[in-house]
Amino acid sequence: MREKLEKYFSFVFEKELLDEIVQVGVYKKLRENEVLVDLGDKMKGVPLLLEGAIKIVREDKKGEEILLYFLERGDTCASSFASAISNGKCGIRAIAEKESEIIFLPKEKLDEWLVKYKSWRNFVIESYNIRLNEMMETIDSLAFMKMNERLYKYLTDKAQIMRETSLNTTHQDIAYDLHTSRVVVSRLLKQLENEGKIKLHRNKIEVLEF
Amino acid sequence: MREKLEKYFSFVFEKELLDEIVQVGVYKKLRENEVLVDLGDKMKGVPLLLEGAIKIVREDKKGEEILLYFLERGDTCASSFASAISNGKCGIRAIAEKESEIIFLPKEKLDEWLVKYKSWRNFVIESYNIRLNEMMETIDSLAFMKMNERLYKYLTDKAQIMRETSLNTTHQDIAYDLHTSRVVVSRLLKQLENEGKIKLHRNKIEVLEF
DNA sequence: TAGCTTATGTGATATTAATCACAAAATAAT
DNA sequence: ATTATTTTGTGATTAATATCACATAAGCTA
Repeated sequence: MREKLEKYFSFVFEKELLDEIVQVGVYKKLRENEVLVDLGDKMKGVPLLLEGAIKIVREDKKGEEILLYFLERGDTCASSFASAISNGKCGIRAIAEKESEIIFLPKEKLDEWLVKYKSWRNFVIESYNIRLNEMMETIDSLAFMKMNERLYKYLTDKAQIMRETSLNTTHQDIAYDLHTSRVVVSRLLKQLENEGKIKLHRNKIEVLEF
Repeated sequence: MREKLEKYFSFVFEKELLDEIVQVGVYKKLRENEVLVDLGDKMKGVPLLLEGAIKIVREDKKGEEILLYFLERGDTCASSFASAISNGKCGIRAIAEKESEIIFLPKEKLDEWLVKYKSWRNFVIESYNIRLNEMMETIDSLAFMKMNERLYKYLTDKAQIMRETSLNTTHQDIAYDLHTSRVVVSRLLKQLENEGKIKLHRNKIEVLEF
């Protein structure tokens, strides 16, 4: 744990803070598709992502979904931070897109560290900032882009996050993430294939251009 | 200034912090439609909103706009907080929807206060939290609602924020905020009027139901 | 009051996306 | 190998929204 923690966080956190994290943090391995946070959960801490990729999804009353953004190593979940500190509920769902490793930080420490460590304050503010910007990007996509553009952005973003140009996914899964229908996704994917940007297989999509 | 500050913030901030704010904060009055923050600005501090209403808008490269959310008294702009602390650029535009009063807090103090005052830490985290939730609401609207619902939500939200059931606005202005066309807004407004939810006048819309 | 400017109303048409209905192919299960 | 299940492909239809092209109305200005 210490090893991986240092790999991604030694330039972010002070040595004393790293020590504390090793002491109180709880290491956890997530298997693919494991739900880390669910709608309405009250968080008892925040996760630091050491390895892997986590998908953050919003769901409305009718059970309709939309992807908000992905987390990758070095990230944390700003939404659960707020939920943990204020004892409020979390408005999102977090699902491991692939096998991932996290360190769970107990909420008792979160405020204490804000006082003690400048690096922690920076990290928290920076995390919120990144998340706000991701949300804005999502809003940009929804407001300004058409479905074919959103789809292509989704595929390239996901390839980046997964560090893999070959994505194992179905058209239906994509439709859930983009909140549209499978038929629409299939047709637009075929279009992208004709434009030479991707290559389609069953349960698999290769992203050719970036 | 002290008076208004105490009115909305005495239950939020510790007395010592209120004292400091009075000392270093810069009071400013904004006239209607004044631009407080513009795209790409580097913030030298953060505004506390004492009175009025401020519209936060996102703009893409092509100059197309969409409303993100409104700020009301007691709020602060989380986006400029991050920008101020990290010396980064602000991705939004903030415009006074009506005459407003703010206190501008210099960025030098922001981090210092995180260490000194628990109430400040709470306020900052809480502000980020509120803003993340507003962004999620915006995403919900864009992803899950049709234009007529978005329009009605816009009108009722705005009436709330402005503390006024009678809104002085044109169809074109609304179209900009919702990122659609004036024609569409006019037609849907007429529909809402027929449903008895609003009453239309030139340059004015009365919201009848909430 | 006549002319100008801004705001609103409305038909016609085009585009995008949603929905239905079913066929065909690939894979998994028995 | 046969059957069942999952995934993908595709035509037809409908609904929502965007766009164009004017008409009308309301308020301002000279």
